[in-house]
Amino acid sequence: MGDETGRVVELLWGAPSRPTRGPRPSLSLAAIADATVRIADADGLGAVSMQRVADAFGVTKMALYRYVSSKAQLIAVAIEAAVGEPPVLSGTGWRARIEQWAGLLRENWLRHPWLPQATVGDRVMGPREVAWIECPVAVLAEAGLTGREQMDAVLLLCAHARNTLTASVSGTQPWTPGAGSGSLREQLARRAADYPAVLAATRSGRSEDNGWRFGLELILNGLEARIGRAGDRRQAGA
Amino acid sequence: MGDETGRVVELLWGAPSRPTRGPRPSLSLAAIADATVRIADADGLGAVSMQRVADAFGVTKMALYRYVSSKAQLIAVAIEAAVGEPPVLSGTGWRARIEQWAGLLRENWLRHPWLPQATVGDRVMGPREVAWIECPVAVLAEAGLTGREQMDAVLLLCAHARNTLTASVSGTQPWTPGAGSGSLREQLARRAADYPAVLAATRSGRSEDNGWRFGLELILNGLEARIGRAGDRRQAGA
DNA sequence: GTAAACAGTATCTATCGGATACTGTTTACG
DNA sequence: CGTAAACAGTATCCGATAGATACTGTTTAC
Repeated sequence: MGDETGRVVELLWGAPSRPTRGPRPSLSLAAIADATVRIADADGLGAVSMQRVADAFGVTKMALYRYVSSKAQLIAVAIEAAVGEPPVLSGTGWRARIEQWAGLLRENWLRHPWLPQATVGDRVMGPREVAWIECPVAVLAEAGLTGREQMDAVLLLCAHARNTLTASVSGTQPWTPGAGSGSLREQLARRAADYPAVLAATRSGRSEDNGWRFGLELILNGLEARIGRAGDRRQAGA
Repeated sequence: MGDETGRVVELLWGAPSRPTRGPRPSLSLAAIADATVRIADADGLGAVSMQRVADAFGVTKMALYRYVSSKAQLIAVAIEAAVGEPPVLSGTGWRARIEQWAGLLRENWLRHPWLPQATVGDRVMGPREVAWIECPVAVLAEAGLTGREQMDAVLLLCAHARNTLTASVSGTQPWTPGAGSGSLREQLARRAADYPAVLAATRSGRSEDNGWRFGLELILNGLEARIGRAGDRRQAGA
């Protein structure tokens, strides 16, 4: 890990090196990242391969290894390109700002549907990605949460956004009507005695936004309760 | 999708077929699922390949295609085997039961660290997996939430569990000290002016459980507020 | 002007999921 | 009771994948 991680960090965070000798590079890291984003946007993360990115420039796939040293690095720079610049929050009060931030995050992830699944697990985050985290953390810090609470809350919001976006669209889940014969819903109905609650709860399908607003308000209400208490504590202590 | 989905549904939900003619199968779907679980437990989901599962039985990889028709099906039956039997909740009151359920889910996912990542996106759920969902949905139904709220809340809890388990363990994230030279945290420190809030919030590392309890209580508090209101509405309506 | 440094290519390997055609075994049925 | 159908597992092939290595040609610093 040490070596590979170090190189990714350097690539994402280091200054762009400008060596002099030798032929001019015909590509650039930024262009490669953009091409990767376009492919992922169009055909999903699974469609991204070295070959296909190279084809977009009319070069061999091995030429890409002059710019990135592995596919993981390719994805890393593509993520950093896709997240874009962090927003400037304009609302008044922490709740309005967090809500605005969450909405913008979701919008951006809707534009790049592969981003939610690409940003799970252990990764090296890039400057813009951390900047996206920076702004809600600052808001919650001002609101009086502890450092850990700030991070936990922001990551919870990210988790919720991710989950409501990666959730099912096609008819493979209990809450989708399914295509008749072999659908999951039909199987549930045939064992109605075993799954009464799920059947009842999913009778009217799932909410249009996959529970995004529901969960968001739940989390914000929870934060409000905690921030209220934190404020009380601060008042009592002062 | 229709065909492939149908076959997965049949495999997970259908009665085990017992044809008579021809040689006896030397393997069984259950044994294959168990072997797959063992491999994923030991070396991660990425280490699961047809070849490796076949090696566990000393057969060719193509032999496996007599039992599953694709790798996706293999993973599906492995998931169904790993989730195990759903729990019986013993607490009193909806909150204690949900909390108990969430804890058991998390424990099970800790035993099979690949499960959180294997259960994202569009899939056909198996009988036991739906049974795991059934029990908290029933609890929340009794507590007075609407059908959609029940599903949204349970999936929010799943999302939270998933996210706190798949989150970083090694030193690649802002809140981990990192291995000196090329660590992300050092890069953040070098640009301290850009990330003051994140740096301050992560100074003392991340919580040991990755924010599991924090988020759980946030969600439960949010549910409590909503259930209280739902109760009021029911009283008012009655 | 020449040699070092570098960009991109050509070729090779290992591994993956999967299709196809086969060999051998078991058992139902004539 | 034997024979043919049905089935299990194998052998072999395919295309795609990420990546290593060795090369050819170009550019520029000295």
